[in-house]
Amino acid sequence: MLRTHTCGELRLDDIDKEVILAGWVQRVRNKGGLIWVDLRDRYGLTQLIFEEGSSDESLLKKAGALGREFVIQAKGKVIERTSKNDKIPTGAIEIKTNELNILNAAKVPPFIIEDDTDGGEDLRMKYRYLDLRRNPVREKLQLRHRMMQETRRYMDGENFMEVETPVLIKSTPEGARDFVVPSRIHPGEFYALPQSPQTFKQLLMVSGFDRYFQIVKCFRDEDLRADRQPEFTQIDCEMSFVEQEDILQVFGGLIRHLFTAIKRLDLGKIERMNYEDAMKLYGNDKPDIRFGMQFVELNELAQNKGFNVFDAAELVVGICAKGAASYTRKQLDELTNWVKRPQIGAKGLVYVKCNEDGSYKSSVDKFYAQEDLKSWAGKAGAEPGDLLLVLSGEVRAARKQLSELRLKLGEDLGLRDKTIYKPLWVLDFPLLEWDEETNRYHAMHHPFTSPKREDVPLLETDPGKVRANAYDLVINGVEIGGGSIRIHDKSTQKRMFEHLGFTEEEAQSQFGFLMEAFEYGAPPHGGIAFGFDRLCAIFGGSDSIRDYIAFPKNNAGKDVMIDSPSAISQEQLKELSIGLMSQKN
RNA sequence: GGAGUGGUAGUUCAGCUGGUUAGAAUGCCUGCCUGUCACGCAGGAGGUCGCGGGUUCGAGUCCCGUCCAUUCCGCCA
Repeated sequence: MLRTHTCGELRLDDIDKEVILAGWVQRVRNKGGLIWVDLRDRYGLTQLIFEEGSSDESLLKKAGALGREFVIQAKGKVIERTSKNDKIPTGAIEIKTNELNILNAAKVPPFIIEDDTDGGEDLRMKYRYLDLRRNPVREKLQLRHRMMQETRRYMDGENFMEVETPVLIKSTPEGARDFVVPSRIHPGEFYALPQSPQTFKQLLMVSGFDRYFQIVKCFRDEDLRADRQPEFTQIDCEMSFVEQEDILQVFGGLIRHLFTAIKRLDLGKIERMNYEDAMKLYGNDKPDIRFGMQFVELNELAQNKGFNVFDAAELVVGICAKGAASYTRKQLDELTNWVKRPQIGAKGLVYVKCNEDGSYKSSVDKFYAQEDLKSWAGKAGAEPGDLLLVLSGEVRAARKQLSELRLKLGEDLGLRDKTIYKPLWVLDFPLLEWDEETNRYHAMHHPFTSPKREDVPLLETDPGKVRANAYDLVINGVEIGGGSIRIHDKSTQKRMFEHLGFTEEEAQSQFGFLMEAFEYGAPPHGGIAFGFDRLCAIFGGSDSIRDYIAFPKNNAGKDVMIDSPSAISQEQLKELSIGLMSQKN
């Protein structure tokens, strides 16, 4: 037997037991006649002791020669410590070791395997298997494991069936870029990896499975971010005979269950907001509602007073930062420079300080009287001590810029508390979005989303105004999931493809199988998919999803540990009938 | 595709306006140490300053290019 106990379980109750432990050497503390070895495994840390006089000479020498991360086995007796360590659960005992076996020696690791490592991101990724030995990283993956189990528990309890769908499927031009896999048997033809199991789960509804879910890998060949990986995991769900309200209930329930089970937190009722309000009040379709700072539109109050910038603007919009009137000129200049950065793209920033004495100090006070500024403050609900920040421009741009500023101020003012969770359903998304580049509409969610019944006539007259039966779940400003009630009849689906600029042939060749399926008794259905990695990161209080993935890709989509992607041999290329346009130089 | 930031010891970083032999901490090695647990003390080894070019009497430092990492914009139905 290699071990009788783990390194995390022995306590005072186990005194005098003869035990065998195995694990990694965390650290050797050699005090001369007394040597301690911290032995670590996934479950914890247990101290081994070797003592001059009572331990065998050769054993003492062997213990002293141990290095970091050696894999060892130690046999001995559990004894009570003379001086206890109350920082660790096993701190009251130690193992008086009488036999020590080195199961595998180890090179000195390139960074320290401790909670606060000295290793940089790059190095940790290259030696990810060592990084995973560290508590904080392992705990994040344990959290992921528990989230996965709880998700399955809830879904199973709600009568959902987990069904696996294929990974080698077909490329379609809508949406993100596909990852593509060449077919050997069919030269010149390619599989695509799924961006989501969308059509398959709809077909499962046609098959009568009624309630389906799958925790599934999806793939998108787009540039990466801290919260975006080329392969990521979704909780993919679909239900039959449902309306939007049913979906919100069932999956609001899933989120509440996860918060209760994992964080012992009762979320209560999940708030709802329609897309239009989200854009108007927060400039964003995934508002962080942990703090207020809602937008106030100031066109009526601010225009036609002689300030050309505002007069020419489609929208003059501001926010009120509570207690920020004390910002110095320097801080305000910094904020101005911040919104003028190319990533934000604002032309400038107007501020109004609401002074404690009731007066107003503004960057534009040569255009506006105190009365004007007072009316702005009044509309924004600003009180003495508050700071008004105002942007202007085209509606979309100004809202987007102010949204970024709002989030930054929320951060700066400490309003984005990571221990508070404010989920929000965002409802009534537009069905279609005008795409300047291709000069046509494209589906905001995806082409299988159904329009709201009352808006259907608008499809012919003003397609951009049509609202969809689509919904997103947002937590603390992070989009966690989204879905829709689908189209389930062939004629509507066909018309949708027309509106999206598909020719009949394109629609038929890409999605003919789905439309045909709709002719054989497709039930009304709808669903949702959650970004599982993001959900884990939210629960763990991180902005980055990388540490919630065992072996993530770096910013350039590479796995630096296994060095992928990488070139393949001429033989492989030939077998796949692939010629490269240019060799790597 | 674009912008910002960074690249100096195994590792994390400092290195001013260009000027002597490039430093600190930690890790590593050696020795001492019987209650440590971030052990302590003494000593030691360890560097092509990412790479290429340029300016200069002289470049870690300035300039150009390039590579890598990272964050963001575009992109992500």
